[in-house]
Amino acid sequence: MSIAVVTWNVNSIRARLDRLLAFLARHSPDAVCLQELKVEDAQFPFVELRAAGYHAVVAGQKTYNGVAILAKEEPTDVLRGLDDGEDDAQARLIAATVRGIRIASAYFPNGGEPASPKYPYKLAWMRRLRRWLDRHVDPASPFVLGGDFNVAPDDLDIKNPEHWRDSVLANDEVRAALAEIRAFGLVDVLRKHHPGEAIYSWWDYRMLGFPKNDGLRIDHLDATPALAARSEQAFVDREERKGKAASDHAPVFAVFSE
DNA sequence: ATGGTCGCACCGCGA
Repeated sequence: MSIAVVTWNVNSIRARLDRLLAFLARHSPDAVCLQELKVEDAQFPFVELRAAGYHAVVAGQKTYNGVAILAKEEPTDVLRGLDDGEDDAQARLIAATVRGIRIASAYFPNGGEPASPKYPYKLAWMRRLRRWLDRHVDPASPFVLGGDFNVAPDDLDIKNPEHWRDSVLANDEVRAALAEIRAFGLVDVLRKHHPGEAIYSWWDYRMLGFPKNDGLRIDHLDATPALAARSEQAFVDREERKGKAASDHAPVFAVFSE
């Protein structure tokens, strides 16, 4: 037996519900990290997902952000937020345990423009996430951080890297901040299985981004070495980006041996 | 690939 874990920024779970249900029926993943729910917990479609065979643990928020973990097996030990006492209403992190794997679903701040206040918030949030890992995760245990990191780690992860070089998704500073997080002891599972391959997970809705494959790889599944050693394959489901009612992000898969 | 942002909330903002 194997365990399939997915991360997917759905860009509104209500707008995406039909596609999400079809996706679950088609792939039958064991666990799914969702981001950008754009819904409060009270409006989250628990009933429809349960009917489709999935439990859900949710950290929702009105209009913006919102993260969840779906799983066929009921998740345990749910932890919401960065848990550091900061006054922060943005719902961007949830963690739970599924089939012996500790899973975190994260929606890193986008950061807007480098000169906007959203950018220092992003850098601070990333430092806070590193401290959360230090406090809550044993680097020797099976753990995976799935999410929209809003960082393309390398020029290989961008179709047109020169266009994005100074942006909040790809500049040296955010890449260094991601490196600090990964220095906790995390392995980029997609990259492990596809070294040197140009693979993207997000394409702008504007300017024919997807038809031109003008994409970036900003959605990631990062595992501790103990879990990454069990990964059998990883891939992006580009089919899910096609068609009218698609999210601008495609789901990223990792499959682990039992 | 069969088009040419989308979602939510409000008439703009965030991505």
